[in-house]
Amino acid sequence: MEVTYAGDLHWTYLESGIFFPCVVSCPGGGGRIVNTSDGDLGRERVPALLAARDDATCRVREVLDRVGEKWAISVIAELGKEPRRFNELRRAIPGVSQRMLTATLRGLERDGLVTRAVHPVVPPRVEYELTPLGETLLDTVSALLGWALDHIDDIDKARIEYDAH
Amino acid sequence: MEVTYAGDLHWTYLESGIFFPCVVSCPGGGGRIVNTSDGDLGRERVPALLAARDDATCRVREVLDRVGEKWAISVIAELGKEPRRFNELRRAIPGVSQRMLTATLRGLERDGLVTRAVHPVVPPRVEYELTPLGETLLDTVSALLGWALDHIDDIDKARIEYDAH
DNA sequence: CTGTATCCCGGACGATACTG
DNA sequence: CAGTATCGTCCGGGATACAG
Repeated sequence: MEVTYAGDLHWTYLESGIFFPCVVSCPGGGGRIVNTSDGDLGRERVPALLAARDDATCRVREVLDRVGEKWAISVIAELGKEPRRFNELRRAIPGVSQRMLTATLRGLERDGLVTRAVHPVVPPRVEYELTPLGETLLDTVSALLGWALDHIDDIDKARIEYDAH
Repeated sequence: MEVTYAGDLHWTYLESGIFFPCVVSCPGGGGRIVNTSDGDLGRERVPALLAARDDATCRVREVLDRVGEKWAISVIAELGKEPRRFNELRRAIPGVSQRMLTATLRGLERDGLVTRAVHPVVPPRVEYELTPLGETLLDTVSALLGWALDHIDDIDKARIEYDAH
């Protein structure tokens, strides 16, 4: 059985005495490997988003990172229901620390997703609200959350099976 | 001017001599703050997703975490174009280390989003492919990426303005 | 009430070396 | 080729203390 290879192949000599690529008896009785030259006949499901690693692509990461932030989604979801004050948010989102809530809100504000309105009274009254831009993100993220809810059972099942080897 | 307050209020005595809540002259001439008892008249944009912090809600985090993983989206996007071998993926995703690519693929495989097919030949040939479940995630995530691409300029503008104070 | 300022830890990630 | 193993770094984020 002969093995041919496509692509930039690196030849390596292994301690075990194996020299790659080489001809070896094939346990599975596997067939011949031929030129796998993969022409660009992709399904083109992703609109050249991550295909081309250009500027825009890298900046997309920032959005993903924001969504990935531990508390951002919860905050957006809460504000999606109605404008909230700082400690209202804190109470509405179990487990969030003051530090992280502040940081998350600052980040969202910086990105133009949330507005922060300070009312000059004592005690201070600060209201947070979703901007129109923030609301569009809420819609999009809701779709992702919907997917998650729809397929969590599938994922759980897959994990159990995988972990069982 | 009198200030009334709703909610579980904690009284604090500050070093500066201020006692909260208290009556103070208000720079902005701000008005009276009345009972803010927020009845549950939310806009109900998020379908009780993060509203109720139940089991499912917590598990949604896992999906978000996976999406937030630094390389998961890139891998899914690549595999969304066509099945790939390990080092093909590595070359297609600039910057990813062998370690992280392996870890990412294992995670996706465990979640049932990617299949790993080992061909028993020498040298080893391992092909990764999106499962049907993985393809549905690709669709959903593409929507999010689309949002990102559509609004990156808005976000950049907001950041510049914010940073300028 | 609505925040800063510090300290500190664990986990994510990269670099490097090694293996079948 | 397709991985594991090990180590070191960095930083997200929790705990706590303090302030206007």
